[in-house]
Formats: sequence, C-alpha cells, structure tokens
Amino acid sequence: MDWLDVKDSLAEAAEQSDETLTEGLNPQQREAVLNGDGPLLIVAGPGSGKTRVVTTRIANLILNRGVAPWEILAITFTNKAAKEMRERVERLVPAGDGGAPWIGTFHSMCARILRREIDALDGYTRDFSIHDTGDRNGLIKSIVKELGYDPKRFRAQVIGGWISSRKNNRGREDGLQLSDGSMDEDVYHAVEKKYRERMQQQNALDFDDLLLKVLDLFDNHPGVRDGYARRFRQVLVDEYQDTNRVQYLLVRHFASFHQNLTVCGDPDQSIYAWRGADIRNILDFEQDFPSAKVVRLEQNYRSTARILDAANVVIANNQARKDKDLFTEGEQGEQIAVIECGDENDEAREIAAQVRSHVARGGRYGDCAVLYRAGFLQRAIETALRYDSVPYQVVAGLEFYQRKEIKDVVAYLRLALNPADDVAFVRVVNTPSRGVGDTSLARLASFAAERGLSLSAALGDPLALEAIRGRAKKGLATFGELMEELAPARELDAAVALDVVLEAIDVDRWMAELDDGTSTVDRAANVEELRAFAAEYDSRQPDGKLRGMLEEVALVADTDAYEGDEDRVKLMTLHACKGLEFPFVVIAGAEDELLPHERAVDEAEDPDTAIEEERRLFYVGITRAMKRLLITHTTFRSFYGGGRPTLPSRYLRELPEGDVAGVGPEEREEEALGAFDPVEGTGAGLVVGELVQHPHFGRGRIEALAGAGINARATVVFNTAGRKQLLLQYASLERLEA
DNA sequence: GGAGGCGCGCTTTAC
DNA sequence: GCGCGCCTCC
Repeated sequence: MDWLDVKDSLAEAAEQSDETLTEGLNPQQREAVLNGDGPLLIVAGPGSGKTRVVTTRIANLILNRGVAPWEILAITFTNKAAKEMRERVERLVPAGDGGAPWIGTFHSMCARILRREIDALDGYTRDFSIHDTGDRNGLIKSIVKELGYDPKRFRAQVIGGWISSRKNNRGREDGLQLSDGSMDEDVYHAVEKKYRERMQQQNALDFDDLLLKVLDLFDNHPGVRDGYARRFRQVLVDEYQDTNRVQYLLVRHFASFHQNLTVCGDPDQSIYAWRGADIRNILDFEQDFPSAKVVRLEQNYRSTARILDAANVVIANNQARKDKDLFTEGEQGEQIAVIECGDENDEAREIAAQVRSHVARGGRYGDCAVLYRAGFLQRAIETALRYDSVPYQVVAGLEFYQRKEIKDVVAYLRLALNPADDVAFVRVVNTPSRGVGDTSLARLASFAAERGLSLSAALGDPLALEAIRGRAKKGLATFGELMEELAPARELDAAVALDVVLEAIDVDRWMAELDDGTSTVDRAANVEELRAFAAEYDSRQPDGKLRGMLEEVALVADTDAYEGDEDRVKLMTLHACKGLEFPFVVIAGAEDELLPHERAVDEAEDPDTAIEEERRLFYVGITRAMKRLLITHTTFRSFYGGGRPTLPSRYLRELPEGDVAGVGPEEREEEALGAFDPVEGTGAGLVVGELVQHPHFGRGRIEALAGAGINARATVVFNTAGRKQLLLQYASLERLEA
C-alpha cells in the first residue's frame, strides 16, 4: 500500500483523533503533543508522562499533520527506549507499507546512514567493521607497544578514554587536559595519530567514529546533508540533557532544513557528563533556537507524595540547575525506609527478605528493582536472591557479547564481511589453536606493514610465509584458506553465514577443546544462543543479512535483556534504570565513596560538579519508585578481597526527616513487614570522652559531637580503625561502662 | 608455541 | 578475591 492510500484510509480516524489522541492528557501534555512546527523544548520531570507525550506527538504528526512516518526521525539513548517508543507508536498508528519512522539511538542511526553513504568518505566502504571499546583498547595497547612505550605506564584504557573525549568534543578538543596533567602529551598524540591510521586501514569505526563520520559527511558533503535534512520533516530527541557536543551538532544538521526540532529532557537527570554529555545543550536550547517554544511537564503521575518530596528535597541541593516545581495529586504513601546493614551479605539478605515480604503481601517479583552504583555490588545480591529462590533478572549490558566464545565467533563474522579487520584477525588467527604465536604473527604483521596490506591480504601473498617456519607456517596457511571459505558468507542471511563460519572452524571440536570439564559455563550453549539470535534477526530484518546483524550485535549494549513483563526482580545499575519505573525500588550501597563514587569525585576536574552529578544519579534512582522505596547501606563492605568500613551516603542526610524511617540492625529483626517507625533519640546522652562500641570498628572514644536530629554526628577515635566520623542515626554506637 | 603458576591491580557508569 | 598478563618450563 502506498503512503497516500494509507493516509486516505486513516483520514476518517484522523478527524476525531485530535480529541481521542489527547484524551486524558493534562493541558501541558496536550500542548506538547499538539504544538505546531518549529523548535520545541519539553522539560519533563520524572514520571511526568514524557514517553506518552512524545509517542502521542509522533502519532499526531502522522495522523493529523500530514507527516509521513518516514519523514520522522526520533532519537533515543538506548535500544531499550527505542524499542519501547517504536512499540508505542505502532499501537497508536497502524503500520503502513510505506516505511516506518526512524526510531533509534544516535549510534544505530549513524550506522544506518553510513551503510548508505560512507563511500563518499575516503578509504571506507559500506562493509566497515564496528569496533567496541575492548577492540579499541586492544588496538591502542598494541600501538603503545609498537611505538616502544611501556603499556603499564601508558594504559590503553586511559589513552582510549582521552581519544574518545577528544572526539566527543569536536571543535573544543584543545580545552581538554590530560587527566594527570603530565608531560606525556606527545605520546598521546602519537598514539592517537597511529590509531586513526590503523582504523582507516582496516575499514573500521569505533563507537565515536560512527557519529563523527556522519558529522564529517554532513560538513563536507552538503548535498548528502541536505538530503537527510529535507527528508526529516520532524526531528525528535529524547534525553536531550545527555547529548554531547557531536550529538548536538548532528541534531542541528538533521533539523537544519525544516527546523522542526523537538527535544525533551530533564537537566536533573543528566548522568552522562563522564562520557561527554554537556548539560548546556539543554540549558541553552532557547538561545540556540530563539523561536523555541518551551513546555514544562511538572505533574508527576508515578510516585507517592513522600517519594516525590524526598526527590525534590535532595535535588534542590544542586547549584547547577533550574528550579522545578514537581507536584503530584497522588497519595502520601508510606515512609521511605533506610536500613543499615552490617556488610554486603547482610545487605543482600535484607533485600531478599524485603522482596519476599513484598510478594507475601500480594506484590509481584516483577514489581521490584534493585539499583546500585557499581556492578560489583551485584554479586552478593544475586547470591542472596538465589539462596532465597527469588527469581531475578540482571538488566545490564554486554555480558553476553563480552563472552570470549561469542566475541571470537563474531570476530570471524566480521572477517567474513571485512577481511581488512586486523583486530578481528589477531583475535582469532589462533583460535582455535593453529600453532600461530606472537613471533610468527609479528613477522606477518611487519610483512603486511611494509606493503601497506591488511593481515589477511598479506596472507594471500605467497612471499608472506617465507620467513615463517613449521607449525606456524602451516597454521597461517590453513587460516588463509579458511578466510577464503568465509568470503561468500558476506551476502548471506545472518544465520546461514553463521553456519558457514561455525562449520568452517569446526565448532564442535573447538568447543570440546575449550571445555576442560570443570568449567560451569556452557560455551556451546552460548554459541547456540547466538545462532538463535541470528535466526531471529533474519526473520525480523530480512534485508539485513550478515552486515545488518553484525551492526546490531555491535550496538546493543544494554541488550534487550530487559523484559518488563516478566515476573522477576530486576537488578541494574543506577545508570541503566533511567526511564523505567517500579512499584518497589531498592537502592543498595548508599554509602559515601560509592554514592557519590570516590572515583567520580577524584577524577573529576571539579569535584563539586561530580558530586552534583552523583546526586542526580541518586535522584534518578529515587524517582523510579512508584509506591515503596528502600535504601540500604552497610557499615562495612568487602573490597578487593579485603574490605573497609563504610559511612552512610552524604545524600541520606538530605532526605527530609518526615518522609524517612531509618532502621538499625537491632530494630529490623521482626521488621520485614510494614512501614518502619523512625528511630528516635539516637545520639542523645552521648558525651565527649565516653567509651563506645561499634559493630565493626570495635571500641573507641568519642572525641567530638556535632549536629542534631538526623544530622547528629560523632567523631570517634577507634582503637584499631582510627578516627571516624559517624552519623549517629545510622552508626548504632553502644555506650560502654567507663 | 603452549600450558600452568604466580603476582599485580583492580571495580564506576555505557553506545 | 578474581582475572589478566607475564614468566617459566616443557
């Protein structure tokens, strides 16, 4: 069916859809949906119905404003968000045959554009490989060694991060400083130069390049740029507060012709400054687009009044923000529970118990989410949930595609598509084992370098193997033949291509080789899962072929592992929870040095800014909760096999007293059910000079007392642990007879 | 060249 | 307390 036909057939529905579409929306939401052409900024507080507004707006553009679906570009930050948006738009607008709106992440959009247009850029073809962060760091490391520097002193990760932030700040690179401010800048620049050359030689792009190359394309080929700019009559960008410089410039290009740009976001939820997000993009939107209309969505439909109040009060401590006035008409709700736990196992058991009592009271496992600042908190929680037979699901990225066997198989697929991909070549030339070691590989590499060839092209030259002896020679020759066998896979359906590869490398033997019988991971099953994914991809994207599947594999980071409707507890980082909501939220590990994270503070140019970003992270976590919020922290947490005493997060002190019920270790024994009574009178009666006992620090003497109420603090000098500042509300100090 | 052992350093967050 | 990288020995 042609789009015009679709439009006709929808005309009738369209007559009334203005009314029905916006039914149940509040005036601000309706305004955001119905606002006409031109730049539009939607400042959307948490739980204000933003996704509904954006999807309804898209539907309205299609149904009532004569915009064809394919003239709409909607950019989200995660695949998860893109998927949800796509589904919700489809529910409102029946899909026609004419083409769907472009809904995706910056990275997937750019990959899609480059597949069509990259020939216009020197040295690249549409079969380019996409290198992930691991690939990038590996290449950088080998370059560092090649240039004769010590890879321990010049860590690939650090240089990689530096290169990345330079790319993400295009045009402002010179303002960036080396994190250590040392004299090593020449080395960094040398590595960067080499890295760029090597990437181009192997027809490879890293994540940052995907965006940057499109920017290059648009900057240098106005014809191409205009093609897209004219096509996209309506551009929408979600989570605009998290865009970086390059993304900002891209958005301007996309919207350059029609100037119909809708951005939405919330400055208080900006949590990606560490990867170049620039909050100024949203704060300055009205200066950038002087004709911009601004709509504020301030009514919260998600959380209880108590939870919303706590969030408001906490975030008000940030200096760098615009005041917002979030309100709810919802119920007061129960108090926020803060529970102090002994250590991470204690904390995990407590969380498991709380989840079970939630279910015992008629709730679902799927109502619950456990959020934490850093991935390593996950382990203890998983163990406790498993012990209690609580079903859970980790919503975190990468895991699957980070597995060695998966990366290896994917490297073969990459080679089939792009034989110049040296990083993939190095990864699998000796996997499974073919007797090719570093020495012979180095010989092949220098042969290739002298002639400006890729490693696989070098293998095609009979001279290349002359300097190589024995098993390695034979192994390399075998690998060369293998590469030729793989070549036809490039134009096949993904699953078929995968089968070609698996057969060519004799996957069964390889898997048997890897399986030493002791390992618990079922590698063969993982490979089988990849096979299933490929088949699923083929049926979903019949034209995608191997090329398309590899692209998707490279760009899923938070996987689509998140299945909102499954009745399982969700475990994820605070970063991953943005955009989601749960009836019952647990924020674990609310301790100083973890939240705010010490590294965020230490490594930031400006610690105060970092502390504010961490506070936003806490804010994002709080505002995910609909009905119940539980915050846990420990007094001691294991670290690197050892461990250290911990103090409650400074942000806990900011929670409004009336909304919070704190519970120490003794009180919570029979406390699994119901709301908690506030702890009262803590700290009362303690006197400077007294001896006290702490559950983890042991004995100590009070040196000073300060603050009152929930802010009451004691400085205690412990016999073994030294001097500590403790919040009396949480520290559960016991007085000892003098 | 490969397997096994030891020591070091590490855990932010992610497309 | 684990994984990786480097080292040694076969």
